[in-house]
Amino acid sequence: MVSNPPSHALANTRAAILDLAERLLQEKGYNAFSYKDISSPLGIKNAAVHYHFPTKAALGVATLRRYRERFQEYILGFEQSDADPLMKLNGYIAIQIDHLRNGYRICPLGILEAEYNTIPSELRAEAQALEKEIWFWVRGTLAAGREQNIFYFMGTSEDKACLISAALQGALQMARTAGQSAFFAIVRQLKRDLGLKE
Amino acid sequence: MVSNPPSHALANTRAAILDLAERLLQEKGYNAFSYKDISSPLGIKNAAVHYHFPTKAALGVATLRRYRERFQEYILGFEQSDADPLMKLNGYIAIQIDHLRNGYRICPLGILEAEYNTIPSELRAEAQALEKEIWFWVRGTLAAGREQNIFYFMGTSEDKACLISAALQGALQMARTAGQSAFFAIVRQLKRDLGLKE
DNA sequence: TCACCTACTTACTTATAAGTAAGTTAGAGA
DNA sequence: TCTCTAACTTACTTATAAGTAAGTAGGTGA
Repeated sequence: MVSNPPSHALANTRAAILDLAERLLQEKGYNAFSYKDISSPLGIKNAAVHYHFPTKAALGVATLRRYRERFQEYILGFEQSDADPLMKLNGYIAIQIDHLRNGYRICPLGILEAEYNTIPSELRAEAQALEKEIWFWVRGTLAAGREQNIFYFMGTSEDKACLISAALQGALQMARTAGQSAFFAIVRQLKRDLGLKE
Repeated sequence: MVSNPPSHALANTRAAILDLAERLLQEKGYNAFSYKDISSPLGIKNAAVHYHFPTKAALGVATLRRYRERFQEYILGFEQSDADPLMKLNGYIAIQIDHLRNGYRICPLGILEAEYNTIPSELRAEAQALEKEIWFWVRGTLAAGREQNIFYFMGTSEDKACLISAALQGALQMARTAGQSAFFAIVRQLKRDLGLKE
């Protein structure tokens, strides 16, 4: 009924391509990686990548869409548990730390926004969607945390959510020139500015 | 004694190239602009750009160095006037607003850090230098402002300076997907978090 | 006036990019 | 067993990138 993949094929070439594309995107940017950068390490040919993703735009969109879905699953996990707003915020920060420790990767939003004027419009739409999703969730988390007297801050949770996501995006980038300590300085300060104890 | 430029040449080709390179860098990124993108609008040939800047790395370095020098002159202007820390901070923010209004440009640091793993090492060094200079000046401005009871914040001025420069860098990028209002939300919140009135 | 320099142009080279058309091969299903 | 299809490879094409070598035109200084 359900056909297994033929044994001569890579276990899951499509997933392997997406894994590599995601890494290259976060490490080098969309414009700076090529089909060869994907095919060569996987031991396949240029055209094999085109078989799975006809155009680079399609590859970029698929990569970002998967990243988004994973983010959604991640926050869904929080909603289903009884995690409090601080745990949620720490979870979001943990994603960034993971990127940092894993070869100074930056948030995909960071590169896509930096390269915004040179990427295909489908990719721009994906970036917009991811931006919105992150902002919306952070905003809700902040609002809940303030209501529960976990976070303390002036102004709207909308504005604060903008600030926090922009700061963390900038923090990962800054770490490349200023080192990891700059990233952690920013996290420290963000927490202080939420009234959290050291 | 001092020879004037020959009349058949552009008024100042070198400066015109740097102007365009700076704009392209902030709008499209280092990897996404070519010699043709420079020469064509100026009505000169590819090789003319190579005459002034033998390699793209040299062009990038010269572009960023000029940007840095302009920044230094800008802050020197503040030191020579009797501007208070709030005026200085507003001046720094005004530079970013200028970028935003001028075709959604982002801070050169933003793109160079995003493309960090793919740019020549000389350019990386320039980015590091600019990062340090900005951070140092913001840090001093924050420390002075706190002493004069103009700014109020927890933690060190070092950490706060990291946060503010990362947030503004991220804010310009975010504006590309989320609109200018996101940028101004961040500025608003940064000021609130310094204890400034609306 | 003659030699020289600056600021270019013309006309390439070499490398690499995305993308494609046609062929190949190993299994799956009838 | 035969056929069909998924997952490739081979062998291209076309475009564009950075960079260069050799030539040129106009002004400068001796």
